[in-house]
Amino acid sequence: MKKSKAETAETRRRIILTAVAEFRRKGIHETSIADVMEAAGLTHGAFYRHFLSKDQLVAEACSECTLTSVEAQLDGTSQGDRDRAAAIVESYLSTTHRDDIADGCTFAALGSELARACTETRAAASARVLSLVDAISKRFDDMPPEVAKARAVLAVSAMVGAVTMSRIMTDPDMSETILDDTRKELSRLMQPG
Amino acid sequence: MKKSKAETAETRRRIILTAVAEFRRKGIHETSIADVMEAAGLTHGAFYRHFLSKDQLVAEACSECTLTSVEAQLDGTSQGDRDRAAAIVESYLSTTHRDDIADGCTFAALGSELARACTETRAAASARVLSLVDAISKRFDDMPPEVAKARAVLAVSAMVGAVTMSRIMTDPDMSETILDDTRKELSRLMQPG
DNA sequence: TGTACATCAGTGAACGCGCGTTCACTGATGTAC
DNA sequence: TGTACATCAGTGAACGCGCGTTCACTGATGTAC
Repeated sequence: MKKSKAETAETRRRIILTAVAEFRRKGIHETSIADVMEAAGLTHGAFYRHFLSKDQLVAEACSECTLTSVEAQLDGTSQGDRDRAAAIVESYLSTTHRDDIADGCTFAALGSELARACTETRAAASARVLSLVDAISKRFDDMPPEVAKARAVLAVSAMVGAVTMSRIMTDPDMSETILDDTRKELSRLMQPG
Repeated sequence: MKKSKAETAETRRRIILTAVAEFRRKGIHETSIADVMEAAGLTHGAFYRHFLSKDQLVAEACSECTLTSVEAQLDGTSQGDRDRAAAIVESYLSTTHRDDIADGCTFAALGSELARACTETRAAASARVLSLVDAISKRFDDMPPEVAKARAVLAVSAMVGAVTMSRIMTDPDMSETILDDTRKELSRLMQPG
């Protein structure tokens, strides 16, 4: 069953991508290696041909796997692209994003678990928080950079908190209200400049 | 070793209080029954004299145990007590709260795990999100109720998201910046009325 | 009030199960000649 | 180009460990007389 180098790398990549999705859906600790491997179309034994341990997979999954349906929007966001930044906020606070936890934002899906992760994982996550803040702060390019950044931090905090809480709510109306109210208020904040 | 009814109830209560703190510190899944019982000064065997299962403890712990260092501030908040609402925001976004995860806000400590919890647990958590929103909305008692509520939802979302992310950051400065920026922006929002 | 028995919170050993991890084996592909 | 061997991704059984849960037992307190 020897595979070419390309095939092996592809399989490794598939395991990582599958793992992030499974982690987001069920939580890091609640997802077993067998779960990940099965979802990737393999048996658990092959895992250790690609990784030294589950810890290594967790770190790599949370670090490397950057693009999600939401974060993909960051692609091509150019300096001063204000509408783009506003669009990120809109789509982040949608019911589509709320309901698509496997492909959504890692901070909303795993926030409280990431806070307890190893330094390596948290460092990678930190960098991505900043890149999200940077993307949003372009909405406020007519303000002093410090003000623009502070406002972007508020927006990102609110986005992550709102989606997390909207997923906790048992009442569908309440869940949607949290998204709607947060979106409405952030839009207002992003409107005048 | 027969205990009086009062003693038994007290022990049960102690187990619940200990459990929430341990859950917040280490995560629900990462905390074993033996961990909780040891922290409560008992051996694991006694657990089933008080609860039917770990699931029951989780549900009760996330439901019943309401007061924390932050949430205790909600006590005595009277209608229209605007300074009180502002004080909640201030103290929620402090480094003290960030660093005291065991006694802090359950949403910030367990947000993404609560999103995957059973309906019973999520329903209890939902109610408490609303009570926090209500408390904050009193800051905006000079506005139409709908506007006040929307603004409070933004504030609560931002608070929960900011503390969660500040705990992920590996760089102490970045961690504090997230709290500071969010606090600054929310204060500004709460200032003019 | 005093005595005998029942109760049941707490103990610690034991159980089955699932998990992370290891390993002997397979067999298709890469490599050396 | 063809042949023989080496490699190593993948398989599935097996391992030890920790966890949730059970249980026989203890002994201090509650209860009945």
